[in-house]
Amino acid sequence: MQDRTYTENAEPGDDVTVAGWVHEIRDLGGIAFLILRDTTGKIQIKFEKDEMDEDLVETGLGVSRESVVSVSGSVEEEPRAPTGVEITPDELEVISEADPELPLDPSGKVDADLSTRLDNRTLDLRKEEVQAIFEIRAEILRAAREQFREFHCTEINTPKIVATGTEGGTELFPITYFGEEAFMNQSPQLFKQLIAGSNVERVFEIGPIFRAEEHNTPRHLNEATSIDFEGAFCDADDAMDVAEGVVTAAYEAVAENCSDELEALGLAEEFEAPDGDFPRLSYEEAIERINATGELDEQLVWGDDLPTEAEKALGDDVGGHYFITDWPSEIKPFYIKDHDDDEQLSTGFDLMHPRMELVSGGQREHRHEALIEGFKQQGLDPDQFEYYTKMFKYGMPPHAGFGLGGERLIMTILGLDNIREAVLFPRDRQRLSP
RNA sequence: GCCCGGGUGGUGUAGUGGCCCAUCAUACAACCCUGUCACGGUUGUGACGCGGGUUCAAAUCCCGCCUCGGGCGCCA
Repeated sequence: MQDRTYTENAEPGDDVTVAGWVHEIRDLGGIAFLILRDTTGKIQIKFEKDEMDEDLVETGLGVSRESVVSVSGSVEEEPRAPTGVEITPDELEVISEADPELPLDPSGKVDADLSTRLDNRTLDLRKEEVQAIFEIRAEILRAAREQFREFHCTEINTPKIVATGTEGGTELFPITYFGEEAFMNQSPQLFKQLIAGSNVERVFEIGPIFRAEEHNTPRHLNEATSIDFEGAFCDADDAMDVAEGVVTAAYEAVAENCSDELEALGLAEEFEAPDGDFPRLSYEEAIERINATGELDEQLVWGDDLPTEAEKALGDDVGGHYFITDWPSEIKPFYIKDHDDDEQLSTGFDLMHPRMELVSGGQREHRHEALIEGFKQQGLDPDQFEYYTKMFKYGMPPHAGFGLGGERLIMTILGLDNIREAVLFPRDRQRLSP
């Protein structure tokens, strides 16, 4: 195995050993072909029945699809072969035989339901287009990290087991922590603020968040990847600049570095990175614009949250990414700061993709007294959050940040219909394994 | 959490009371075929989510459960 050659590197004239999965066997009678697949692609193995060792032919053509085999032989140029080269085998070893009855078809001739695919993710990932999603996911996360570094951010990791939630206890997964009640964290919100208030100033985190909401939609997960930013001495506009930069960088990285994967997904032709200058509509402008579309039965009034229908109408109208800024304070969390000259108006913003919300952010309340007041107004006991609030007594700069839904970013970049496509092993209301 | 629509061989489907001992594709088995590239051909194997009910007769209608998908709410 140490001398194994990847199929894409098998050059005519070489004697090689390739190893991988049996993608398909085509038996034409006197001649037969075994298509061997590895992580780099496929290569054809030729069997001429009358001219080759009988045992070799029997083993090679008797093996079931998706079995793991290793083949040694000479690579020859062959225009009639799918990749232009084929291997004439001297030796073939069946390393791991596959059950002939597969739970789904990795060659993709017959579709499988998402549920069947997720139950058999290993087989599902043998499909080129599924593998492409996760190669692109890796590239998106790499590009996001790089972009944050360019914005002088430090990557942090905050605890996922916590004593209290961000906004109360209702939508948290409770766990037992050495006999004490604890929760899976729904957001790194409070922790990232605590670090932004130190000399570190600018931080980002890419990590899991857990939400116990019993929704069942194509765009929600109970365990998701949150891409978070928090920066000291930043205001909402600064945070929006960062969000815009990260989202745009992700698109650009995919466009530049993932052409094979886009090809596999059938997106190579139409794929386009946005120009990175997303319109910033105030909440007030947004509801006016939604009302003007005439898509809604009832006109929105100031103070309403935007129903899904309204988001869709506005998304169609704008036709690309856009921000909604200056939301009514009442419908934004308490830790979002109000405008100094209008306490009805928050500095909260959302970044919207025409299909759904991607980002939620804002400038944070950094004044200790106002923060304590915010907890009380939200019906939360400030004492429970003392680990957090007390740091606001020792020099907390103004700061702003956001949370970006990692899977939603991947989903919208690739036009996936279901967010579960963007996660290897998604956790939803019904799915706890694999 | 509320509302809607589904669950048929390994996989994906057709089939709204008897005309269907369940259709088609693919997979699987056997045979034929010396250049396939979704190879082709012949034959064969294999299924009505679970439990109860209605009916002379149920995949099909009703009830409960499990499960999948979608919409809304909420969100990232």
